[in-house]
Amino acid sequence: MERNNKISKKIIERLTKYLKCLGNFSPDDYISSEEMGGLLGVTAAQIRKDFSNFIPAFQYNFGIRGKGYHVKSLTEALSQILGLHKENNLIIVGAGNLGGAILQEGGFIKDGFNIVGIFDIAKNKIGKEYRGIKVKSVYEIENLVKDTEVDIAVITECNPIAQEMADLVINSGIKSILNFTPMELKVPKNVAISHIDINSKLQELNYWKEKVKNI
Amino acid sequence: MERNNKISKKIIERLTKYLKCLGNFSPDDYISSEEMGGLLGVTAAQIRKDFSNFIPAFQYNFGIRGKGYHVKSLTEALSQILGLHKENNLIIVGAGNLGGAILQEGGFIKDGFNIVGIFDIAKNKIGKEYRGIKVKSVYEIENLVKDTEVDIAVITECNPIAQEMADLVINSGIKSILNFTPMELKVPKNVAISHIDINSKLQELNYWKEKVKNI
DNA sequence: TAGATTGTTAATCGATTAACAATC
DNA sequence: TAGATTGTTAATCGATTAACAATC
Repeated sequence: MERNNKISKKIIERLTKYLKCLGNFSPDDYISSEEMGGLLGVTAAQIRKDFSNFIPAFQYNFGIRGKGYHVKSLTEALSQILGLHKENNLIIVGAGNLGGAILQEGGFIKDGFNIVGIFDIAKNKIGKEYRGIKVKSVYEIENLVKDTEVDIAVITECNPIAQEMADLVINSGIKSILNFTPMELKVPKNVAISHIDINSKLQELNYWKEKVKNI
Repeated sequence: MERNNKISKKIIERLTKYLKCLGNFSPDDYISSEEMGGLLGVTAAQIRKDFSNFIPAFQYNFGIRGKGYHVKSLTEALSQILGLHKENNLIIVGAGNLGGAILQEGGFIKDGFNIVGIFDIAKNKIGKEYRGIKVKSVYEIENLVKDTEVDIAVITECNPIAQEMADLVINSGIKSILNFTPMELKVPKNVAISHIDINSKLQELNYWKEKVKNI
């Protein structure tokens, strides 16, 4: 079956914004594309277009003409698209400061994601505890994967071994990686990867701050 | 003077990649757009086009026809564009786990950026020390700004007060913010802001991992 | 029914790529 | 000079927006 309408990264990025925005409304409210667009700085047409990409798969419309979008239904639809209707298990590779922060700072990881393990390669980190989760050796990732589905590995090791960690994770059978290190990681085509590069973001911001000076 | 060629976010994003890639070569090497493109998964044409946007401002070409780009010169040009030729001072607002991680984990913040302060609103955090920097009250940001140029504020407070922190930072005269919280922050048009939203990134990845399954 | 707002089509805009003359 | 590779122009591709018929 040919999937003809190509979903772009930008569309998916916006879906997460829409979902977040909906959190500010009561489930039984109705919201129009116009209203939501105003809140998010996006055109109403874009929102409707974005949703329309998923109507074929869903077999029913997202909104009601003349009325808008039912907050609860739309939230459910978007959650479904983003795979948040089920629990997604993730592990953290690297029990350094960043790994600990992600685990401990309550607000970062929200509904739909469960942290099921934290791993490190350094002996002095193994055995430590974060939020009731004991740090284990990275060589035990394989064992965990045997009896627990692990959806995502978050790699926070910030040194030359990030690629090794990625390889290890992939060899254990994990199919997606969130890369928090400054390194570019090579992964096979059947593994999804996303990169949060703090230093690059700072560099970008550094460019834009010069531009806004003239406003 | 009309600036006719509009620099997009995507161009700036790619410049940071090019710069990172150059780090793997000796300063006196020459690299062609073809070679670099191969390494980064970008077309050679795109690289040349990206650079060409900045030639008018620089008054000289970035490359040498028949030879390629001189690593050192190109690195300098890109650094200049991204404002990395000078030191950029930044402060961290929020001495929680994430703030501490960014400060302590060596690899995250690199050349061109200096951390000149860390601030928190919670009394029990104030006075603690990270890498020799004492945590101060957020109400002292204003004082710091009086005698030290602060280019960027990294906001890591992960709770309802993020917007207050942003307002405070902006009122002190800081013109750009890296927002690490899950909240959308409102800022005036003359303030540059960039958002790293871990949860949104996880949601996006969650979508893409389902797609790659069928590869 | 009249008013409102969706879902969709066509038009516009912007970003990427291909091609090639310029030139090292 | 011949070969290589840039910088730039024109063609293509994709993403956004405007407009409107469908319909609640």
